[in-house]
Amino acid sequence: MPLHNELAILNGYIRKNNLKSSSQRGIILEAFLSSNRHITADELRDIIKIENPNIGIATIYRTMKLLCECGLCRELILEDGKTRFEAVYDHEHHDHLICTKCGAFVEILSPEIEKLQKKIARKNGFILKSHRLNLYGICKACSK
Amino acid sequence: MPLHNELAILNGYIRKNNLKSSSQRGIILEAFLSSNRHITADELRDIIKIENPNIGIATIYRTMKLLCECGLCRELILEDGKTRFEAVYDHEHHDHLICTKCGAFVEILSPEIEKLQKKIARKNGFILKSHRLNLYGICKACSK
DNA sequence: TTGATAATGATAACCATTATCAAAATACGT
DNA sequence: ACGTATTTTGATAATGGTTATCATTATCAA
Ligand SMILES: [Zn+2]
Ligand SMILES: [Zn+2]
Ligand SMILES: [Zn+2]
Ligand SMILES: [Zn+2]
Repeated sequence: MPLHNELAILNGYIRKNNLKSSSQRGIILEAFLSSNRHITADELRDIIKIENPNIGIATIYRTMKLLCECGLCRELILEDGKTRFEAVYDHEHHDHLICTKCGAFVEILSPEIEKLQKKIARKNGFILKSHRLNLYGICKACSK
Repeated sequence: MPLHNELAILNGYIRKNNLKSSSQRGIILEAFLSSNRHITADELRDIIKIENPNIGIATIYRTMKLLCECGLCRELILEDGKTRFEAVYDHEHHDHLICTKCGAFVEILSPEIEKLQKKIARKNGFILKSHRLNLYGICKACSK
């Protein structure tokens, strides 16, 4: 059932916007969700290639963009020049703690930090629209 | 005198590492410092081109990298795929509040947030090495 | 001055992502 | 089911920022 809700959202978005459904979109959505991580387009292609070697990288990019539009996915841009995609459905907002050795991602959330951010923006006359907080460090396993 | 100290640092680094000095490096350093902002390599080239049209973009990239190595400069990677360079000498650590309409940069610093970041990292068994916090919003001038 | 080495500039290469476009798939009214 | 308009796809070219290459030039110590 985890896929079921997301598929309904995707199909709803397709219907509402007079788009057309395709098998590729379902395959990509499933591969993305079951990967269960912050994945790049290239990594996703490698997974999909095993069972569907004929799905092109352009379609993967297009579909991930579509998933972002219908609120199933979010782009995560770090400092390595690659865009990662993460599932958003049933996920609260969060920031990231990333191990620079093994690449592990930990999702973090600090209501205090979130509150302080708003305060700082207000103090500077800004209307805060979004923010990105990335913490980089060495995880427990890697520091042994 | 502002340039004087930075030039001394650059020349010290060059001497210590058995590199060779060049007029280009001095020109690029001065243009960078006097621009006084978070500047891209391309923007810097446009400024330099006026008086030194023969300095190539590759040399600008190489020199900015060198300035980062000797602690005069820091790379700032936002989400638009361009690297910005900002002066570090005599600048405390800070994060950024950026207007998504006009591109204005405001340097911010919250000791509370910095402290909370360390706490979160520790709680997750990480040794915190660095962090990036970017706040995006609409500045006062742009929201009128 | 010479010789060794580093720096430069032009440009090719790189790499992730996006655009292009002909062919295939889809949806819908008949 | 058929025809047709429209969307999607996949291969590949193009893009844009950055880095690598390499022949030439500049620097510097002996
Ligand atoms: Zn947050
Ligand atoms: Zn996440
Ligand atoms: Zn900070
Ligand atoms: Zn700054």
